[in-house]
Amino acid sequence: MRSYNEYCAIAKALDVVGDRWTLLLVRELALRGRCRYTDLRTGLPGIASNLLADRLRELEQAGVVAREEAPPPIATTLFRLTERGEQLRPVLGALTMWGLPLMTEQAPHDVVRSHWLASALESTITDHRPEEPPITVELRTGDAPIALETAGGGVRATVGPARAPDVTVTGEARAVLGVIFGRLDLDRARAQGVSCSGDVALLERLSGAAVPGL
Amino acid sequence: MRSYNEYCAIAKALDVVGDRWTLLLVRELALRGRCRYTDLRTGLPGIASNLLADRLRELEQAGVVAREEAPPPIATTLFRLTERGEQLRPVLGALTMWGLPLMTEQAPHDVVRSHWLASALESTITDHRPEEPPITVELRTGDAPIALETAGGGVRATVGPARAPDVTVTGEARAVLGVIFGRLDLDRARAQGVSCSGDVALLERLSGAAVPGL
DNA sequence: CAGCATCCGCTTTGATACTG
DNA sequence: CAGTATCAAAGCGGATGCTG
Repeated sequence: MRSYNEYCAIAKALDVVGDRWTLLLVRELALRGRCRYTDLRTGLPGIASNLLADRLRELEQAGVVAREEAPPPIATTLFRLTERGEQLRPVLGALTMWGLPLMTEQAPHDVVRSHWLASALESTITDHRPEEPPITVELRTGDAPIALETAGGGVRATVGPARAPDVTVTGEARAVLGVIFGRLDLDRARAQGVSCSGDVALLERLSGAAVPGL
Repeated sequence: MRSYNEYCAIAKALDVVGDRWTLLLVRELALRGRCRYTDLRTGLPGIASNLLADRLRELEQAGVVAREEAPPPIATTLFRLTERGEQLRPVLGALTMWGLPLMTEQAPHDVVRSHWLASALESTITDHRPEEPPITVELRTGDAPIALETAGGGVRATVGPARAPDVTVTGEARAVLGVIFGRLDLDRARAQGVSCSGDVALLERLSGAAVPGL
C-alpha cells in the first residue's frame, strides 16, 4: 500500500494493515493459530494466489507474521502471528463488535466458516444464569459444528462437535445466530428452516443483548 | 469496495470501512466534530477530490456519516458522524495504540497535524504524580500548539495555545513526542533542534510507558 | 470560494494458468 | 504444497473544469 504520509498513529497503522485482505489474513492467523499457505487460501475465499503471497511477504517484512519451516515428516511452511501481530487482537475485537449488527443481513453469496462465527459468539454471548449448572449447545451450521459451553457468565465457543449437548440447533447461519442472539423466536426460526433438538428452553439463558441492534 | 462476501463480522465491517481513506475520514470527523468538505480535504492531505466525494456518499449510505445544511448566514454543508459512526471510536482507539510504536519513524514527507498528535497523546500519556498540583505543558509542533493539562492521572490534550504553561517544548514532532514519551532525553532532543522553556523538570511527571517500544 | 464531476495515466486487484 | 506468471478490469491520483 502506498503510504498516507501522515504523521499519525492511525495512518501509520493503516500503512501496514490497511490493504485489502490484510486484516482478514491476520484474522485467520489469530483465530486458527499456525496455518499453511493452503489453509489460508481456504480461509480467505476469493483471494488471488499472488495477492496472498504478496500480503504474507509484506506482513513478514512488517514484523507481523513469521514463517517457519516445519521439520520432517511434515515438511511444509507454516505461518503464524508474531508478538507484534498478536497485538492486533484488540483491533480485530473492535471491528468484530462494530460489524456484528451487519450480520443480520446474509447476502446470498456469503461464504460461512464456523470459526468466524465461533469468534463472534464468544465475544458477545452472555449467560444470564451463571449460578446454575453449565450447559452445552451445539450449533450445526457453517462448515463444521460449533460447541458452546457456558463459563463464567459468558460462553466458550469451539469449532467441532460438542460432547454431550443439552440442545442442538441446526439451520442456516443467519437464522441460527438469530435464535442464539435472541433476535428470532423459535417459531419464526422454524419457518426459516431451523430445527432444534434437546431442551430448547435452556436457550433462554443465552443472548447477545450487549450489542445494540442485534 | 467490492464485498468480501464472507459471513463474518470483521469482513462485514471492512466491507463498510475497509476502503482506502475511509477510516481516516472517520478519524477526522471523530477528532474534529462537524466539518465542511474543505476542512476534510485539508485534514486528508493527498486525497483526490472525487474520492472524498465518493467516500462521503458511501459512508452516508452506510449510515456512518450524516450531512447537514447549515442555515444562513453560514450556508454551507456540514458533515458529521452519526451514532453508528461514533461507535467506530473503539476501532480508531485500537488502531491508535497499535500504530503508536510506528511513530518513532517520521518519514521526510510526512504531514503533521496537531489534532492527530493531541489524540494520540491523550490516549497514552500518564501522570506519575497525580496527587501534586496539576501542570500545563505547551507543545509547539505541527500546525498549531497543543496544550497538555494533567487530569486524573492522565492528560487532557487540546489543540491551541495553553493559558499559563509551566513548560513549553518546541521542535519537530518526532523529537517533541520523544521528549514527552520519555524515549528521548533532553540533551539528545536539543541536538535534534528541540528547545524548551519553563520548569523542564516537570516533564518527568509524564510518560507513555504503557506503550511497549515507544 | 465550496462542493463536487470528468478525464486520463498509472497502480492494484481478480481470475486463471502454470511450475518446482 | 507453495508459490509465480500473465493479463484484463477495477480503483486510485492528479489535474482541470464546472456550477451555485
